[in-house]
Amino acid sequence: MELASKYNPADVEGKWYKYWEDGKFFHSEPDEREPYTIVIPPPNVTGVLHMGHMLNNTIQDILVRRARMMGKNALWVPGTDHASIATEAKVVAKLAAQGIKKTDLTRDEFLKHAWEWKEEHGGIILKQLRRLGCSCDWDRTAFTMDELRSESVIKVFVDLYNKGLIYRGVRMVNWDPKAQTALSDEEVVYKEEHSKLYYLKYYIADQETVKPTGAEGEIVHKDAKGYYAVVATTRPETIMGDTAMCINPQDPKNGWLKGHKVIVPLVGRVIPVIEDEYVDIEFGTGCLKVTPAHDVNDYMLGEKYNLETIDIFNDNGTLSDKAGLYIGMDRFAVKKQIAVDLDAAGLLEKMEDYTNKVGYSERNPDTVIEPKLSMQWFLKMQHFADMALPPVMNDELKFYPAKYKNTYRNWLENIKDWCISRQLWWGHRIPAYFLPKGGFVVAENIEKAVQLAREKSGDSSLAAADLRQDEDVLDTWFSSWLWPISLFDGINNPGNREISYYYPTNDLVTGPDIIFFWVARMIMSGYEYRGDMPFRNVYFTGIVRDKLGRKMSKSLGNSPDPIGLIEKYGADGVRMGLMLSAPAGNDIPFDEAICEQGRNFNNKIWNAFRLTQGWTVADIDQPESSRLAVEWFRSQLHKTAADMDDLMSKYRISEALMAVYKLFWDEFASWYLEIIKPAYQQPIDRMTYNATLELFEQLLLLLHPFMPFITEELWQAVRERKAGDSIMNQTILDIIGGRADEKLLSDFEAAKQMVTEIRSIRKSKNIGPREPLTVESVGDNPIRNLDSIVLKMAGLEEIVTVGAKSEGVTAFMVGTSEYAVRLGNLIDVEAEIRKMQAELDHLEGFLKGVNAKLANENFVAHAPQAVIANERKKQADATQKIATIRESMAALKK
RNA sequence: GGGCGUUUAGCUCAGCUGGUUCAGAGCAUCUGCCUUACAAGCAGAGGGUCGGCGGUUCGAAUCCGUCAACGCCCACCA
Repeated sequence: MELASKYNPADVEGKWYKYWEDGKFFHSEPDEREPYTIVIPPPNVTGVLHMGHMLNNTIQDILVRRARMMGKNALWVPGTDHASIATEAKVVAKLAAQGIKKTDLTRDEFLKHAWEWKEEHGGIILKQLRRLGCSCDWDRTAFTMDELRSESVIKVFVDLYNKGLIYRGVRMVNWDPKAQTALSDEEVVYKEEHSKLYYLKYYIADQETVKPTGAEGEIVHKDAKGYYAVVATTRPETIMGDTAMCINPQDPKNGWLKGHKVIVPLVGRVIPVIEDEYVDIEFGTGCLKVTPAHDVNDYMLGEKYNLETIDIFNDNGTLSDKAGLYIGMDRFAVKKQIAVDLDAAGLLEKMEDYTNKVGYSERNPDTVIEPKLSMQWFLKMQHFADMALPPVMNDELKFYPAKYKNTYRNWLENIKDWCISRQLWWGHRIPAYFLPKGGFVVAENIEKAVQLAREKSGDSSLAAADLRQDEDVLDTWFSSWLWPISLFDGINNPGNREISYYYPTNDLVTGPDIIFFWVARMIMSGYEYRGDMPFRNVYFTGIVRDKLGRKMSKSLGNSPDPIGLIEKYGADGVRMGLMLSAPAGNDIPFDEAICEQGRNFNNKIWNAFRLTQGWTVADIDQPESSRLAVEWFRSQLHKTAADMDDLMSKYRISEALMAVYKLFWDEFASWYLEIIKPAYQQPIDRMTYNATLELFEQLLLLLHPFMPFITEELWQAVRERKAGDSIMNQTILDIIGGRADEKLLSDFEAAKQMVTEIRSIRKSKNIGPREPLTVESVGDNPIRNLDSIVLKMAGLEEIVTVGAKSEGVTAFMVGTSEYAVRLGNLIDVEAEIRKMQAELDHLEGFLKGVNAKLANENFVAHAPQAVIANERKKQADATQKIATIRESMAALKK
């Protein structure tokens, strides 16, 4: 068979993925085996794969493939999220590009466009996951807005409403004026910004009654127009909504303002001066303008002091009629204009540079959030927080890395009610129905709603047409929080076989950025609806950054195209590159160059296979060195497999990968294969050949979860397979459980060290690798049994045992054994002595340290026996070595 | 403002409850090799006073304190 010297992923990846998919290798049904389940964090239905997805899904695939090979009934359920705001924004933008305004469409018309968009773009990301090699059970592909999931969401809403956990009310919410919807607190991201602090003059309405008290620290402002107070604000455009001014009762500067009324600049409205400890005396002038409709804190003051609220903004962020001024202008235009106008009217005392935090919409990153009073639906969260906190804190449900437990606790201990309504069309419509004469009912469908409405109103003539369903939809996360349950229809059919079998799932792999949005809420719904955790472990991945440590973003253009990477390095190469640079819990500084390492490894595996294919097999005796190598590598394989198992159980995936990488490259390719490799054009004995194929196969099995494609390709090629068989279904349990001969392993390490020493001597003396050499073993040689290995690997003629070294040799030590290479006239006595002297100096220094330690009474008195014994052994070994070297030096010098 | 985390070789990181021959790995680097599996390779080599200071201890990269730098999360200072 002719094989190219380089592995070409493009030739095999598509073929094997199709084979797996057609063969239903990813499909799972409940059976008597132990289940292993992962639910995918559903990507946005209209999204495309980015590096974060690549990382996240590679990890999931590694976990699920490994579980499958460990005999579990492994299931990875894929799906997508309808991503209410993001998708609606995209549809609106697309329609706008065609000259269609959302407002010109009916709800049904708009949704038709949205579904079309979903059908068109919805499959892309799932196809891309296939390119990565993800072993998802595609037969189970779900969508947060498909029939089952929608039914579940509505059912849950009704249930929680009936339990009194959902309420409706007017509250201060985060308003996105672009999408024109409310957002939850979690959907607001605060960014630091440079802005101005405006100092505005609020003249006293009742000038004649002003009486400065003369108290110490008092600051009274007065000009030609009379007494005035100064308010520092970052938002002068909201003064039309001012309904009070507030000072701290303890503030000596402003004590004289107590009990007075002031005039809102430009507006002319007279508002009271109120007093509250909330006001920071040190900030600005200590006077706070209170705008209950447009600031969360002001809203609280308004509630407390029963202030009027004047909502001066329209939903789109322009000024409303209520503002009285600047009607119809955009809020930012007003901010500019009002500063000019205030200044012209002599009402702007000064402006200062100021840095503050401004809230932006998470999904509409250019849009500044406006705190706004509006009627919304809320979910009471305390009940859920109480259930969700303990299992995480006591490690029933484990977080990796554990540091996120703190973050989680912090959020749950300060939980606020969740605003779950969104003023959008793309999503699950809230199942509340308003009655013609006021009031509403909540029901799973219109029939039940009618029935409830009749009961509620006492009007038995009410019909469906009389009811008006709430226009709002639910927050996207109100469906995703049910994902681990709704995927198995556990909301609609709580007792069904699937949910009973697959739930709780095993591992959730996701980013820490959605710990509140999603992870915490799934835990909540899990306990509410299943009485159990949704998953046993959460693995939080890091954020993929570029090599300069910056977040990958579209605007920076620093995000590589994942599919481009796959085409360049192969899916296995990219997976490996990602995993090599992804230690658990840290951010991943991703440099495309690391995919080269992955690709190189693919080639290494490929070429090892190529080597075995070039051999002719003959029924000849097995060389001793080959016999030993097989025995040794088997042990090494079992040991590494067990190490990997331990690492994987701790989610130290990159370390597990590194272990098998080294096993293959260093142990198998560099040592094992070199030992058993027959001389040029010589046949290999059948025993070694068979053992080698078997070992190679086992290596492929261990590698498969990380590099699915090349391992399947080679596994299928290495020997005849039954039709419909796959590496995916093989077990690695016996590799992990196999016995490792520790004595052989450590002897082998000594032999390797011996070979390395000899090679090093060859190099320093300029002796070619094939020039035969003789090595003397001085006195006892503990690895005599491995001579055949050393002879072959070091290119020796023979190893002779001597009582004392000959002349014309260069010596080296392995452990406490001494060896010497016969060099004849190549020996450089001066250099030998220098080398020995250096070694001697080092050993004597070392011995001095050990002796000092042992002479220290405190050490001998306090240290454990084992440690002391160890020090004594060091002492003895070093003393012996020193003696040996001294002898050698004396011999050389004479 | 509060909380959490990080700081170990040029880079990315291991180093668990303090104690095996002066701290390890991968990559990168250097030297020599186109040795018939692989130059996307082989063989060999060099490289760190474990962020600074102080403390506990017979013994500290590891525990405590403190300072510094960086990062993340939370928070109603207009």
